[in-house]
Formats: sequence, structure tokens, C-alpha cells
Amino acid sequence: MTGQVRTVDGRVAGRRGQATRQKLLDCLSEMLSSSPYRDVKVIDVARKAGTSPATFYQYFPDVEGAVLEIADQVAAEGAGLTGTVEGCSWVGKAGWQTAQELVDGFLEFWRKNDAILRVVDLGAAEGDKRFYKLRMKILNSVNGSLADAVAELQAKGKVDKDLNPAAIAGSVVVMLAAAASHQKGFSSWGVKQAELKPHLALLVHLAVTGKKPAK
Amino acid sequence: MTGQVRTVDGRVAGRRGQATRQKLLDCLSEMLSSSPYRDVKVIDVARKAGTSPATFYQYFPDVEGAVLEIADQVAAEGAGLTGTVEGCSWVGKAGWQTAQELVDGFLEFWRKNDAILRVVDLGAAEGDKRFYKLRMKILNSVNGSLADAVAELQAKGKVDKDLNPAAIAGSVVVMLAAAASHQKGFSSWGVKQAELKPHLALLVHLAVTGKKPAK
DNA sequence: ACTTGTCCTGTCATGCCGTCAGCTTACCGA
DNA sequence: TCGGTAAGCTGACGGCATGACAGGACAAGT
Repeated sequence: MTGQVRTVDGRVAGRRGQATRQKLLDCLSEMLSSSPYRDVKVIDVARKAGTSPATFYQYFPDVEGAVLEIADQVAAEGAGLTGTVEGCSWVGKAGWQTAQELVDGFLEFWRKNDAILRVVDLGAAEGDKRFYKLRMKILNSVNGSLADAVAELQAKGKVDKDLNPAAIAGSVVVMLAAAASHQKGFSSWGVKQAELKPHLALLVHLAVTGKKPAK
Repeated sequence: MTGQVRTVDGRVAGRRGQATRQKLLDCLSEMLSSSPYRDVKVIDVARKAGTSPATFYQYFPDVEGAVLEIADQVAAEGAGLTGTVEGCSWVGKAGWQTAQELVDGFLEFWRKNDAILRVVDLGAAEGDKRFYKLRMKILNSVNGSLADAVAELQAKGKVDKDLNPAAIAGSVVVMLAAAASHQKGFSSWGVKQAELKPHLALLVHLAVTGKKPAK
């Protein structure tokens, strides 16, 4: 499926090589969590991995290239987020439950991968197509499921027909992503972490169904 | 109020100096729009401004310091966003109008300053307090006004009392900011620019009042 | 032991960073 | 008019990251 892992100069990487490569990715990942993206240097990553800069360049064209690799792994994991909403009901108490689970899953996923996700966000905002596609890949699953939910409610006549399900779903997804990456920001508005979740769930429910949830 | 503009080594900047300084800021601003933040080099900014790197370091400690300066100017401008919601009505047709104007103003402001704002976003997400405060400064005005609006509706008994106005307002503001900086992203969900605005306004109205707008 | 292909590193040219001393320019009072 | 003083700018330099290469170390099969 993913083809063989190759070095920059075209060799196929063996067992040992792949281990080194992965170690570099792990160290880069740690680095991104602990220092600003702008200040992450190849030499630091290599040192942390107990190897030399030259080795790094054997597996990745540059820092950005390695970041894309990590993001790819995260994106694959993120596709699993669909599970939290796919096929779930949005009516009655079940709807409130669904909204809560979505918020929970999303925030948890974002918290776990915040360092790499904010770099992806930046790259996408800067117009880099590779990051942009990756961001889509991560958000698409949830977005698609949400849009389906809205469309279904429309079919049942429970939601205004002239709304665009994708626009609603996209706005919701974007809100969740932003809220997740700026969770700290809320605390300075006097909003505690635990308090934020139900409010987000409420807004998600409102957006999808147009109605307040039945708790 | 702002005190005198000073160089890094403590001299007060005169007319000519301030002009150079501003030119460097302008060039940096342009640079941020045209190339990735990570790749913006002091030498490029200096060259673009027709001066030498040493001059840059006379006015700013580093690229980040200059970025903070630009962001400060943008933040001052952003404080004016309050005007689009402050004291506006959220009931009946006027409410729908208010929501639309808020979305319009916000998106326009973000579009105009997207380059610097995404850097501020990154810095804040990375936990840098200076960027974080700046981001607050920009969002606080709108956030405060929105929170006031929610609190007022609560007092009138039109909105659930046990909701935290700041949490609602914060979520809305964060959604708008994210939607604004990823406007392109929506087009690949099949959502056109013009289509996005009313949907965002709808969500804003839903969040603040808990009800669908009367159009 | 020998061969083969993978894997890593020492080294080097290049270019940016950040600082300093020192030069030029503008302002001001005598 | 003429220094004196402070502002404004730059050339040059040591230091460090980048990115490329060739060659040495290592594991596996014969």
C-alpha cells in the first residue's frame, strides 16, 4: 500500500534504517512540542536521536519534509474520529449524547497531537497544498459524517432545506479544531476546561439540529 | 502614552530612524504574506528595505520581536471590531442583522491581516505569552461584547441561566477566527465564499440567542 | 574469509546570524 | 560659521546550520 520506504538518494531502507528513521521522527515530534516551530533545527533533532545531521538528510529533504511524514501518520489516526459520529442519532437524548462524544473525541485527539497539528494548521493557512491536503484528510472524516447527519435531518424535514450541510459541518469542525488548539485561551476568559466541553457540545447540537438538546 | 521609540542599544529614534524602522516592518509584513514564516530571514527583509541586516538588529532583537510589533499595530486596529456588535440588538430582525454584520466585519478584518494573524495564532498555540496576550487583545473586544449580549439575554430570561456567557462568546469568536483563516479550506468542501457568510451568521445567532433568526 | 548492499558519519563549501567598531549624517548652540 | 554631539548606517567577522559527498562500518549470505 504505502510502497517501500526510501532514502533521499533512492535506496530502499532496511530494518535498521527504518528504525533510525522512525527515531528521528519521534525526536522531531518531541522537539515540536517543546520549542517553537521556527527554532527547530536539524542539528538538534539529530543530536537528540544520537545521530548526525547527515543521517537526517538521508531520510528527509528537510525539516518540513519530516513534519509532513509525521502529519501523515497523525492523519491516518485521525480518520478514526469518524467513528464517534458515524451512524449516531441526532434526535432526543441520543442527540445530546452524540454531540458530547464528538466534542470529547475531538478535543482528546487534538490535545494528544497538538504540536504537529498546529504546524499543519500554519502550513495550510500559508497556502501550502501538501499541508492543506493533510488538514483536509484529518477533518474530512468528521466533516463528512456531520454533513451526512445534517442532510439526513433535512430529508426528514427537521432542518431548513436551503441550508448547505457542508457549510454547517465545516463551521462546526473548524470551531472544534480552533477551540481545541486554544484551550488555554479560554481559561483567561474565566472559562474552565471542564466547563468548555458541555458548551461546545451545546453549540454543536444547535448547529446540526437547529434545536436545543434534550438533556 | 507609548513612550519614545528606542533602538536596541538605548538611543531614541528620530524622524529618519522611525521611517527606516517602519519600512522594515512593512517589508517584513509583505514577506510574511509571500513566504512561509519559517523561511523569513532577516537578510531578506533588510535587502527588501534597501538596508543592511545590521540596521534591522538596531531596531529589533530578532524577527519575532518585529512580528510582535506589527501584531501590536494590528491589535490596536482590531479593537475597533467591538463597534460591530456593541450595543446592538439581538432580538427579531435586528438580531439577524447584528449577526451578519459581526461576521462580515470579522472576516474582512481577518482577510486583511491574515499573514500576521496566523503567526500570532501559532505563537499563542505554542504557549508564548506575548503572542497569547496579543491574541487576547484582538479577540477580547468582540468576546466581551458578545458575552455581554448573552448575559443580557439571560437577565431577560430569554437564555438558559446556567450557561456561561464567556464560554459561548469564546467559542463563537474562536469559530469565526478559524473560519476566517481557513476560508480557502471551505471551497474544497464545496462551500463557496459567499455561501459561507450567512451560514456563519446563522450559527452565531443560534449560539447567542439559542434561536433561529427571524429573517 | 569474501562479497554485496545497507547504514552511518567526517568533512567541506556555502550562507545566514548577530555583534562590533567605526564611519557618515543631521541637528543645535555659541 | 563652526565645532560638538547624538543619531543613523554599514562592512566585516566569528559562529553555527545547511546540505552534499565519499568513504568507512556493519550485517547477511555464500
